[in-house]
Amino acid sequence: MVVMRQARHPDVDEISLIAVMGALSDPIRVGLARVLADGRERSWGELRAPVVKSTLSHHLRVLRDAGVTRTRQEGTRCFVVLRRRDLDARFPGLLDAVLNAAHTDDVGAQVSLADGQSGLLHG
Amino acid sequence: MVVMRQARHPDVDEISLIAVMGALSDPIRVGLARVLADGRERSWGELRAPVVKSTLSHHLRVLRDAGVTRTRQEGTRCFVVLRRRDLDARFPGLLDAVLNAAHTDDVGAQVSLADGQSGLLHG
DNA sequence: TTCGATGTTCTTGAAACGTCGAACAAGTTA
DNA sequence: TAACTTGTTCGACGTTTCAAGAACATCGAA
Repeated sequence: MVVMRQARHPDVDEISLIAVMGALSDPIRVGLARVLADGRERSWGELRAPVVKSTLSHHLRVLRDAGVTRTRQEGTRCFVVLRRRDLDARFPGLLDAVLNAAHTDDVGAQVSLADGQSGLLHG
Repeated sequence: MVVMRQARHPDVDEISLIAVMGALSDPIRVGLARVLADGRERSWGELRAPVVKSTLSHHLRVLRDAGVTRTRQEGTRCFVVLRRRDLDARFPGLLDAVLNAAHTDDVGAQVSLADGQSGLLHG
């Protein structure tokens, strides 16, 4: 039985500008992108956002469907990573411009990483 | 009597990233931005989009409210211009990245200028 | 003043969006 | 097997958005 309906990620050349812009027009999703901006893969659990899990799941799905992130499943948990290379290849400069702008205004600051999980952690 | 409720344009530092991203996540509005990309001021009437005038008015309002364009009134007609300098100052690289991406995919091609009005014209 | 041209606003309806809570599915652990 | 964990899906709700048509406001011309 196929697992939790393995999400379909758009192919690089299927990534749509409108979809990406739409995905990055919500503060929480911009916050998620910022948290993932260092290129590190993060687990669901590390992500702290002021919404319940189903809503977070929704936002992560929008990002995934738009081609902004990639989700990987390992056992019972998921890992997300920014598709920086793909986005840069498709729309040069766009992601950086958005991330810089978000940093400038501190957009999406409500999203963060779980305490102490800024990279290393809890064995 | 104040005219057609002169639209309020956000101040440069009031321009919100989320609003700009939202404004540019619609094909018609991206098309409008592309048409205005050369920096020339255009009159309402020059803009050709596959929607009725009230809808076009709506889209231009969204762009204006977000700070993407500036509207000027002259007599009975309006002129729009891209706020390129302001946007570049506030979010460096963002507008260019979006316009380039839009060009690559030909997003917003449904929007154009009225015949023969590609720059010079009618007396 | 009456018309016509140009845009805005209002109203209405359909679709999309963000949010939550509850139910579900799959893997892990006891 | 029975919990528990993790994440998805679904239904519901209210808000926002897009679209069109009709009414209105302003200006210029007759």
